[in-house]
Amino acid sequence: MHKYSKQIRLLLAVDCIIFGFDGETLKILLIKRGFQPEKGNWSLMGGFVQPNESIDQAASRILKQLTGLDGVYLEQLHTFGDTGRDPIERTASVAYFALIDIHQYETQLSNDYHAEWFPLQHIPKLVFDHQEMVEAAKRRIRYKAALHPILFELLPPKFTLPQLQILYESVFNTTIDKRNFSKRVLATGLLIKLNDKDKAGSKRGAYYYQLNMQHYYAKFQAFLNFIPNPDTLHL
Amino acid sequence: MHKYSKQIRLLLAVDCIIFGFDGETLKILLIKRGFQPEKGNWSLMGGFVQPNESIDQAASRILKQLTGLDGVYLEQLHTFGDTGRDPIERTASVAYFALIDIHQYETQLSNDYHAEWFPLQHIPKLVFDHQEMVEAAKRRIRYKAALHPILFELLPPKFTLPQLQILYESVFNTTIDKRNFSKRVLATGLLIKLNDKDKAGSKRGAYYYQLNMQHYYAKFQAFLNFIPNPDTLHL
DNA sequence: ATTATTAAGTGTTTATAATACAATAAAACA
DNA sequence: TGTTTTATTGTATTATAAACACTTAATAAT
Repeated sequence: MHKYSKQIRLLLAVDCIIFGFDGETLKILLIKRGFQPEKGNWSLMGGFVQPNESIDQAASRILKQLTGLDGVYLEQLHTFGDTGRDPIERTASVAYFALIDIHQYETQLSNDYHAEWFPLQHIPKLVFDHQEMVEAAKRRIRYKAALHPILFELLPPKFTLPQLQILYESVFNTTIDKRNFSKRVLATGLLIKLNDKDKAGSKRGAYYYQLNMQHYYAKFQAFLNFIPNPDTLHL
Repeated sequence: MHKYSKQIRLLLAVDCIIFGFDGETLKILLIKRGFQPEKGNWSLMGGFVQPNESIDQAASRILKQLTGLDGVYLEQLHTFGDTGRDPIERTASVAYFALIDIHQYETQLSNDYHAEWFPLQHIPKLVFDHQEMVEAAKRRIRYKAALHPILFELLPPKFTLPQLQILYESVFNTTIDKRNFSKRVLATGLLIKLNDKDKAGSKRGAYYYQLNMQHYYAKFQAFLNFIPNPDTLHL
């Protein structure tokens, strides 16, 4: 150990920006930090990378710790490593963003962490540079969602077109013509129409859809034809 | 110091994938690793993050060390942190990719590192997980170049349309109709036509262009209209 | 001087995709 | 039975992308 002499070692942390959608607005999950410094202040869920795990594994572990969820969409966002970002000791932090189905989120687990969902428009003051991480995550989810079908990760396995549209409108903070929306989304071939309806939102009821998972993986790079598959790209 | 007890500290490195364009093919700059382990094998240029610098600063420093260049395009790519990626001691590495004007590259500096340019199609076997880093960088430069005008960073301040087209064709490994290419590129308003010509490539000579830097920064997010500005995106 | 050679530069037509826009249908409830 | 509410569906127009070939400028050769 310590064969590269004269080099500093530092702490490596992981912080997760966890997105959820409650049917109306896009939210992120924050906790009250349980130890010093900044104990009791709002923070992203995080933790230190352990000796026996990769950074990706650390992120999965931390996400499961808070939400109880496995196998959710989790993507490395950016690594933050300014010298003074943690006042106690030099720590670099790899930020990940996660998209979860908010209905599968297990409240009882998070009681230990005093977790709360906050709408993107009303994020409280956060510890360290977590504000900056959240801003980067907001930019990334918009950017990525404009090109790839990631927003389905925020919905339950069965969802309706109106639900999907509200989600897109919420993420991009805009309104979309529903005729054009359904045309474009259905034209991707990613959705399978089911026979039952969701009667919660209206008297008539809206048909449920589910993802065609084969098409989903095949078309992940080319969703909405905003961009052809970068590996076969012709200008 | 060491106030977060019981946590491991580890080494944090930076590795740079440096792209250059010689007028014909896209290349990356590799060095012969100068110390153990894997001494003498081909490697990305890298180094450890120092106590007094941020990760971004470390990347700039390492890039300048090899190329002599300041203020070049440098973007954080991904952080690699599998437990066994460095056999000597646990090291996480933040990979950056850089785009430089190959003609400004100072050969004499790199003699110390035994650096060489390799075409993307003929990358030798690399140390550790550097192969994986290069693959990620290749995907990223294509993805980003399809949406944003980053490829200009690879050209000298004055360049011709044929040069630019060859660059795009090289990056995307395709051929482009020159009438459509010039129409699209000029329609962005990013280029200023100059009065002098480059006579090197043909008898007639091709007009030089340079970037309109104001438009460049303003339109960076919306180049080619592949994607509207994500911050004002309407679907 | 004329001709040949080479790469640069330029327009139009067609096809495809995006946008704007409103009436009808289904179910529940009064 | 009518009223209310939300889901569902189509067309006309506009904008963008793609396909396609000839002319021009400069040099080199005869």
